Amino acid sequence: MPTQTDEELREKVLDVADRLYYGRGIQAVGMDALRAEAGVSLKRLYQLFPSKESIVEEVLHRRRRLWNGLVEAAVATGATPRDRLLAVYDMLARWFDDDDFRGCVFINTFGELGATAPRIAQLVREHKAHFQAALAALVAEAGGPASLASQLAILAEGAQTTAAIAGTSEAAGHARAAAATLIDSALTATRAR
Amino acid sequence: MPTQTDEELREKVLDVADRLYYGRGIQAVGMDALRAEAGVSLKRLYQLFPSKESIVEEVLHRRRRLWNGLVEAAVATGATPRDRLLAVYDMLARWFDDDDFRGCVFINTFGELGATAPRIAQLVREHKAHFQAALAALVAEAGGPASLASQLAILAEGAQTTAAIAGTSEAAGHARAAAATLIDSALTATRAR
DNA sequence: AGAGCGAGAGAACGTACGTTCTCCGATGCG
DNA sequence: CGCATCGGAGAACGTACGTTCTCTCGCTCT
Repeated sequence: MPTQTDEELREKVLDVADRLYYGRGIQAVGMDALRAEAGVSLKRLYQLFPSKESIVEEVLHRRRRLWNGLVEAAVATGATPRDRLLAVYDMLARWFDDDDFRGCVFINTFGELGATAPRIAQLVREHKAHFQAALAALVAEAGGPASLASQLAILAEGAQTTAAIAGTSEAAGHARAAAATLIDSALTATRAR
Repeated sequence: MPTQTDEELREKVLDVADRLYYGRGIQAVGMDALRAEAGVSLKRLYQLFPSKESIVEEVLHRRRRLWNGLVEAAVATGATPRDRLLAVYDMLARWFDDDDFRGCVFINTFGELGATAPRIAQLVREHKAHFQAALAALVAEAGGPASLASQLAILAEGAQTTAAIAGTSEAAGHARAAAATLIDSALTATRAR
C-alpha cells in the first residue's frame, strides 16, 4: 500500500522538521538538512510537500494539536475550576524542564517570520486566540470576570518567553503563584459583590 | 573633522538598521538594503562596521539604552513605590500604541537568532536580567518579596508578546491591573506578617 | 597644473538556499 | 530475456546574501 508509506513518510519528515526547526530556527534549516535527517530524496520530499512554507505550516498545525492536547490533559486533572486553571502552569513547569525546551514555537516563529510571512503570522494569532478562549471558558466556569482570563494568558506567555531566554524553568512556578493570587483575588471580589 | 562625519554616519546606519531589522526581521534585511536606505557605499559600510553581526549587536545595545531610559523615565513619575512599579505598564501601553510596534526587539531577535548566535542570545539574557533587577530594586523599596519582582517581570514579558501577536495594545492594561493586584496582595500579606 | 590620495558605485566572488532536472539502476511485466 | 517505468541520488539552476575588489572620479597639496 503505497499511500500508507506516503503518509508514514510525511509524518517522518514532519517529525524531523519539527525537531530541527525548533532547535535551530526555521531559516537556519535548509531542505537539504531535512532530506538528510529524514532519509528521503529531494524529489520525494517535493512530491510530499509543495514547498518549504507548506512544511512549516503543517509543523505549526501539529504543534497546535499537541499543545491543545497538553492543555486538555492538564485541565482534566483538576477537581475545581481553580485547580484546572492552575494545572496549566503545572503543565508549563513540566515542559520547561525538558532538555530541548527552547520556548514557545509560535512565539519564536512569529519573531522570525511574522513580519514577512502573513499566513504564518495569522496561524500564530489563531493559536494564541484559541488558547485565550480555552482559558476564558475555564474562568467563566469559575465565575470570574473576562479580564482574569486575559491576565492568566499574559502570565502564561510571559512564563514561556522568560523561561526560554533565562534558560531556567522557575518562571513556571512564579507564574503559577501569580495566577493563584489573581484567581483568588478575582473570585473573592466577585463573590463579595 | 572627518571623525565627526564617521560618527554621524555610524549613527545614521544604526538608525536605518534598527528600523529595518525591527520591521522585517534581521535575516530578511541584507547589507544592500542597509546601504541603499542609509545612502552609504558598501565600502564605507564595511569601514564603519566589520560585519553584519556587529551591526546587530550595536543595534541591540542602543535598544537596551533606549529601554532603560524609558523605564527610568516612567519610574521617575511615580510618587510611591507602588506607583513607580505600575508606571512601567503605563509606559508599555504608550509603546504598544505606536504604529510600528512589532513586539520586543530582544524577544524577536532571540526567537530568530538565539539558537544559532550565542553572543546575541547572551545579550538578550543580560538585558532581561537587568530589567528584572530594576524591578527587584523597586519591589525591595516597596518592601515586597523577591518573588513579586519575578511575577511582575513575567507580566511585562507576556504583555509584550501578547500585544505583538494580537496586534492590539490592550494587553498593557490587563498586565497593569494584574500587577496592581499582585502588588497589593503581596504588600498586605507582608504587612500583616 | 599635475600627482596622489580617498571615496563612491557597483561588479565580482564564494557560499548557501529553494526548487527542478537528469541520469541510472532496480523492478515488474510480456 | 528485453523493455518500460519508477524512485533515489545528487547535479544543476536561479537567486540572494555577506564580503571584497576594481575602477573611476574628484579633491587637495605643492
